[in-house]
Amino acid sequence: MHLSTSLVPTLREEPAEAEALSHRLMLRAGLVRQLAAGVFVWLPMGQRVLDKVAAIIREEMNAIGGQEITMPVIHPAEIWKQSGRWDGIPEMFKLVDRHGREMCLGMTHEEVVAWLAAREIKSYRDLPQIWYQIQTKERDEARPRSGVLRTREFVMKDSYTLDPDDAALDRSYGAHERAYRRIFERCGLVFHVVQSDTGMMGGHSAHEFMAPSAAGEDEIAMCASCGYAANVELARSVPPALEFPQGAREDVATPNARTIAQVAALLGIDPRLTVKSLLYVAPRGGPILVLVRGDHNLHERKLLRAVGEECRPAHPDEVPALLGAPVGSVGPLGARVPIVADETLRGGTYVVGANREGFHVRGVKPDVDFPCRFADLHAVLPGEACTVCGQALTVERVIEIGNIFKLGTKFSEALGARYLDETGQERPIVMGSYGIGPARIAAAAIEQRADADGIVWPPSIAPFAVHIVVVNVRDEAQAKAGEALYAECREHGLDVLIDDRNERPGVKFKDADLLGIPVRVTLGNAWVKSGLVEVRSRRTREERRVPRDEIIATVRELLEAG
RNA sequence: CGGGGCGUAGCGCAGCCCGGUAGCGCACCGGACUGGGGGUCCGGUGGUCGCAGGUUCAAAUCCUGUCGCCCCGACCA
Repeated sequence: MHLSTSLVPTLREEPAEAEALSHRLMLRAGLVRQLAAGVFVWLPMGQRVLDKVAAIIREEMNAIGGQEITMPVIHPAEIWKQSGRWDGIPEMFKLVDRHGREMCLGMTHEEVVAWLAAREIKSYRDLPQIWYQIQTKERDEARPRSGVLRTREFVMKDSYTLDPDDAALDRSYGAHERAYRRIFERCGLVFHVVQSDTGMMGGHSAHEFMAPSAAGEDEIAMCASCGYAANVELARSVPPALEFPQGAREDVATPNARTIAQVAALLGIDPRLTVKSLLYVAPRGGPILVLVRGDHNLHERKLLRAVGEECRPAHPDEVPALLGAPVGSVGPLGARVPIVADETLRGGTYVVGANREGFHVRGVKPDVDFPCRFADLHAVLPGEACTVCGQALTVERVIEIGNIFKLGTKFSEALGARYLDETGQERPIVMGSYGIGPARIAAAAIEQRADADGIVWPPSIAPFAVHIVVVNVRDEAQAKAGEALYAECREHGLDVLIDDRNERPGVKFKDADLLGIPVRVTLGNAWVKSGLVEVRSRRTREERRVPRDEIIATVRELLEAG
């Protein structure tokens, strides 16, 4: 590709609307442009990266027996009504066609797969199957953010496995896990595989593939010692043991102390010896008082699992009516609402709100001084002990780049996807679903590898392998040599970009760094004077002067080194 | 949906408080010089000041409404 005639609109200045590193660099390097909130145009450089990622995905999916298909973006409402997912998903784009028929835009394709399987799979002899597609998904996200990391329209590789039973599903699931590891390794990413929440959708087991990055939206807890790794919405931990104070229950005045920090400071105690009381409201179950240790944060996803339905925090106005005291002084004693306490609190003695404005109570024992049930509710803090081996956990921010999920028979039963087994008995097909976001792979690669000058692509997904800079295109010797080298690279199967613009050298070098192509070959004075070119690694900045006939070999060597 | 911020040329911003000819840098076009890390000089092009009402002799500026975008939180099969 010739830069002089291509759409590669690099920006000298930082776009104001971009916060995340990858977002800024994708805009500045001319990979993408934003059409609307969470809706992007992919320009040639970005498209080439997506194509490279997709090629790797196809190779690895095909290697485990995946068959590529393409399912529609527009779906009839009927299949979603059959699966029970038509209502209650605010992210679903719905529309009505000219005949008044209800339709939606596909946010995932379990329904379509189950519909297809119901028609085409009849016998155990037809199983197992792995179907996949690389296709556009539409989700009306409440808050698109961080460039291409969370968008309302995005390409996803989604695959679905069809198996006769759980044991076969385990094999399909394992094959996917191994394929995913290879895909992300080949894409040059640092990543972790973690246990993840199966949500309320009735799945059995799920894992997420997480790429560490400050721009990520998730957090994972990991144990370096035993390898335990889980999304914090699921991760469990053992907090260090505490020394509890002795003494009888007594009220203490805590005027104007509303936060845990204020109460602890006023009483001169460790915040870990206090209890944070949070009033939530469940749509069906009504108000519920949630207790976590003073230094802990409630993880609402854990509360959802504990309560069985999604709860919202009570409005501050609702609190006094239910507990007799305003936010800041509420507690479990005498509360006439059900109480769920974090299991960390079991067996301890704490300071709690008195349900009387300006007062707290010392020496309170959960489940002794008030009735409650225990559940795992708090988000893991770094340094707390691994429940498996007891070593300290670390907590890391990550980008979710893939997930694998054992679905079971939910969708096959809902849409009538059944088969006849060896004995002639009809059984539901056992399904799994698996997703990868190519745009997130691209963004994660930028996040993990960029330096102060711009993107540093892994060679495997770089838009080009080689970036030829002709320092002065008006020098005929340089220009001709550049074109000749360009042709030679192509003959050797190297993806090559040539900067043949009539620009100052500084502009070209800055753009080359920004674009992040792994190997740069510079044709300039050294070429004119002594027939040498500079071959330089973007990542290490190592530069070698080599004669003409050694260029291709040197390029290959630097590409190998990543 | 809750909180905060921003909409003025392709990009980054000033002007708004205190109403009176719409500006700066970069980019872009023409010319001259220059040519190894975002050059210099000269001359240009480009704007319904997000949109709609209102106040006023006069609105980018004041008032009301509305739309869009960003960030934090909530949500996220």
